Amino acid sequence: MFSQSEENYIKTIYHLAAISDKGISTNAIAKKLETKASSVTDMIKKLSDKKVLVYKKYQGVTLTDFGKRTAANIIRKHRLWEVFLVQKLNFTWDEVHEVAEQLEHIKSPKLIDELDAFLGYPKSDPHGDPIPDKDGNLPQIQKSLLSTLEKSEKGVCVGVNDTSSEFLRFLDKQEIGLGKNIEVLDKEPFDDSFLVKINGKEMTISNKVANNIYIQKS
Amino acid sequence: MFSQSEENYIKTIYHLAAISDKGISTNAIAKKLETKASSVTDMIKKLSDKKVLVYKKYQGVTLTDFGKRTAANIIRKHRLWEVFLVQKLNFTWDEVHEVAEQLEHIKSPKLIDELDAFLGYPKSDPHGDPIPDKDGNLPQIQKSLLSTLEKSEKGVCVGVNDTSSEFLRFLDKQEIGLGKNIEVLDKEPFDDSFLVKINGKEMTISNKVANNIYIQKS
DNA sequence: AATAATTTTTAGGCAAGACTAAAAATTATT
DNA sequence: AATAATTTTTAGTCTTGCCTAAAAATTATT
Ligand SMILES: [Mn+2]
Ligand SMILES: [Mn+2]
Ligand SMILES: [Mn+2]
Ligand SMILES: [Mn+2]
Repeated sequence: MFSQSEENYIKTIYHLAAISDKGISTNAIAKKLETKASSVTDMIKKLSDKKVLVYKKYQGVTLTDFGKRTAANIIRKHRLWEVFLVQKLNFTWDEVHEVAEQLEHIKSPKLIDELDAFLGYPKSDPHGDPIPDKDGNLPQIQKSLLSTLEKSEKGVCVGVNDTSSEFLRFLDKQEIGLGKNIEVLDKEPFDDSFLVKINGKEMTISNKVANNIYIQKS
Repeated sequence: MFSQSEENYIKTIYHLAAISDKGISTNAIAKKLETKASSVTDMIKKLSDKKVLVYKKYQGVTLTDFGKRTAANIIRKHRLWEVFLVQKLNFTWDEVHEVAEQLEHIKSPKLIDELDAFLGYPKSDPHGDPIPDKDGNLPQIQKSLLSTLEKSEKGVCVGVNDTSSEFLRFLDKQEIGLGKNIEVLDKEPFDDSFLVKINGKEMTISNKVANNIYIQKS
């Protein structure tokens, strides 16, 4: 059984490992968790003792299979709770993260499986991120950043990269969201912005925004 | 904002104060929380500093109005989560306590009110205990211990005193539960047991059991 | 009223998880 | 290759929440 703090470290390392292919550095973990490198060193020593990860001084860390399964399970809980909050309790997609961050640590063999069933076995969370199954398997959806699309390519919005409240509320304001049809009408070389048509409506989108929207091409 | 540990102390003191009318002793708290008296002394000093309770050395403690409101709010969360677990996630009344013990500490302004609405503003939890409103007001139901009823008195089962899994599963086995009609057919002076009719079925009930069932007389 | 038993508090310590400051190792730059 | 910059670790401290053992206060018993 892991403490809340340990679980937050495990989850963070898992997320960082999904991006980089090398060992995850002390500093990267510290930055994500808004803590100090020295605190991270303490914790990764402990997690190494607990066989969650492999650690050699100055070399960064790598999750073991056990560590990966543990992480996937925490993420499964986090995302199922997010679905619950949005679908049953009228939360918006920019409000759920903070609460799910707490709920993901609730320990109960029965709770999560029943919640999963109650929600109808959802495949993804309100941000389009896939929900791991009980064994930690994560269905990978084929998706591309909007910023990588060429002129006249189109598809459906299936996820976001940045899940901050600010960005999500910005998308709401622009009426951009999961399931929306998006077509690239033109790319502006000057500032790398995009002219797009979203559900019939034309608009200009900055490169920064395009870099945080995932599209499933059609 | 209170820590989980602080919240558990506050809730426990509130429950103890509901029984006794004097100040709550260090030992009573320690016993309920399965901790040591010295730990309790440490904590009540801290809670006294935080204006949750009034403490004079060797005199026991009394919750302030603020402390009572805080306690009622934790209990509100605990009981609403219990309702959720039973009504939505197929938990039985003997399974909910442990999980609710964790869920009651989740901090979210929005979460509990939405949960309350989602559940249809329930008035009591799966054990028949009343759910405090947002201001901490606790509706008091008129109820009597089955053991205090006289021969030929009758009513409806509205609550239990002992909420241990063992007792609740025993009641399930005997098909005794909330909402059941109970009539005292006879009292046996030899062992203070009760001959009762529960939803039409006659059975004998020990004094110990009768001491843990609440009846609303009719 | 004195003594015994019980309760409560104090004193001192420990583990978890954070921090700062300094040392050591690694990586980048000249 | 030597030096500078950066990253990481170590050493030492702090707070929270718990513990044991001993001292102090209260309550019960003779
Ligand atoms: Mn978390
Ligand atoms: Mn999410
Ligand atoms: Mn609790
Ligand atoms: Mn209950």
